[in-house]
Amino acid sequence: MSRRQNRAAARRDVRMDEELHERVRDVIASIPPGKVSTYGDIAAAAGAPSPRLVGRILAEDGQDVPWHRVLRANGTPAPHLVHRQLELLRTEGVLAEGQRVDLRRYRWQAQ
DNA sequence: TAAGTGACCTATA
DNA sequence: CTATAGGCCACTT
Repeated sequence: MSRRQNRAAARRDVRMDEELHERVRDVIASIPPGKVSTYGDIAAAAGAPSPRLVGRILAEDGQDVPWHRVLRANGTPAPHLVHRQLELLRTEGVLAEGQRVDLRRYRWQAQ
């Protein structure tokens, strides 16, 4: 077993999996309508080890949370969701220029 | 053990 | 704007 896999296994064994999963969904659920956040911000706020985990969690269990309010760091949605996501955001008053949302204006942060 | 694959990020050219 | 490059973590082959 590699060093990396060792660290990962150790972290998982500390019941991190479910708690993290839950924290990530809580953070996403706390994003108010009309605002958006990024995978990186969510990861930081929820204490996730990396933004990839956030995307992974949403992929497997994103139906109960406002997943459409989560964008990539450059303000664009994940490629396979673009149209659906931007349309949902539009109904909340979040407008996009092309495929990009202006994060300076719509980004939400805990502060 | 190694390599591939994501709802990712930052830096650089 | 696009394209690489390197880093990241969990999971699958």
